[in-house]
Amino acid sequence: MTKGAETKAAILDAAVAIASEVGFTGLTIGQLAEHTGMSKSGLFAHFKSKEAMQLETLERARERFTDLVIRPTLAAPRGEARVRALFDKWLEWETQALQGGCIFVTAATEFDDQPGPMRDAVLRSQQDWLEFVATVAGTAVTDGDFRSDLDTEQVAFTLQGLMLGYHHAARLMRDPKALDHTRQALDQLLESCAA
Amino acid sequence: MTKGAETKAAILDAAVAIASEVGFTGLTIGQLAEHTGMSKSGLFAHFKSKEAMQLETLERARERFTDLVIRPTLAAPRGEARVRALFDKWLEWETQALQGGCIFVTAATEFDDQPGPMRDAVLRSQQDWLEFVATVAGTAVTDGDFRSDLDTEQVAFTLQGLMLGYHHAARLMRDPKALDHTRQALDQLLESCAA
DNA sequence: TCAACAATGGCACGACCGTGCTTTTCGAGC
DNA sequence: GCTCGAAAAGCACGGTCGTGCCATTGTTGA
Repeated sequence: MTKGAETKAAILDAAVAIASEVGFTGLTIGQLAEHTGMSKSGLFAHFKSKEAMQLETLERARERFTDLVIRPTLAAPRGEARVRALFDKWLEWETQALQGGCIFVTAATEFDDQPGPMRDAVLRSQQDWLEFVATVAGTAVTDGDFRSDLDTEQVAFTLQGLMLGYHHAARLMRDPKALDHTRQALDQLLESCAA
Repeated sequence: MTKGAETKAAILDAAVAIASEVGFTGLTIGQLAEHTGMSKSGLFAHFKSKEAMQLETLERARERFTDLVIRPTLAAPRGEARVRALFDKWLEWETQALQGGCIFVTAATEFDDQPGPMRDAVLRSQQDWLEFVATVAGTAVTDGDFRSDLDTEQVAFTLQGLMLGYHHAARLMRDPKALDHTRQALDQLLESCAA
């Protein structure tokens, strides 16, 4: 990796961390420069615009998400075990990977009413994610853990709701019971899916 | 109502509408002035600071939420019917009251990592809301619609997850099936609560 | 080792931000 | 109808934003 690419990677890692706390709009070039010990113009030269920087930051977050959630999930045995692994890995991602919790939750509410390339990119990432969740639930159907008439899209939707609920309860409300409530809801959901 | 109070009310209504789309930080004094046809300083004179303006905007949103959701819910017959009314009224609030959807969802993710008076106020409003949801579920327990050993706090948590899920699916993803998925998940939840 | 080029910093710009101070306009009670 | 206080506007400020241009430093391949 050339020097420039190395610096850029470091910038993007910092950008992902900051954006998870203050959002992609709150992520300012000046603050990012200060945080990485660079000059504003030196940093800016790596991107042609702030929007490009935001898009690359989102892409970097997707890479990390793939490494920390997608891959480990696929490594788990197919079926209900894999669904549980998916949820566990997401919880680790939410609680440990970034200071501000899942960056996609932040991005989703930030851009849901703001047309443009960022909204499009966030939307794509969430579509991919929901499809992935449904597919994983599908392995549990195929393997006989879940009912054969199960609507995996519906399951993915409900799981997504649980994750959003956890983010809300843990992040904003700092509810110590957030994890318990989430796990109980998950158990109930999986039970209702069982063959 | 004196002239000043009238103007201020109009300002706050506009502020609520704008903040639901661009958030409370994105809500800028200049844009709000332009939107209401006032001068920046003339508008600013109604508040001592931007933070105070944000707090009053949030308070105005709470009032409207009380009128559009809380009161109608309490007007419904106790029990499961009231739980369903609560959810229906919230859905109306989410889809019709404001251009950008439920403003509290926006506020929650915006301030969950930003200590200060706004975070405190958003937190309080969400605590009140969750308590209210749990209490409404409690009427269904008392009236015998729901199991007597039901954990109403858990039910409130799950309902909150459904609402967040709907916001996500409808706002960001513009998923035409969002409503169907939500209603189905709600039915399933209520069924599991039934006595 | 040195030249070519990539990477970074310095500096300045126009725009908009939140916020004061001063002046003008307006509306309500005598 | 006048007066006086409230409401709104005018204007200016320091600061930060994103973004360009140009100089300087650092890296790398011949």
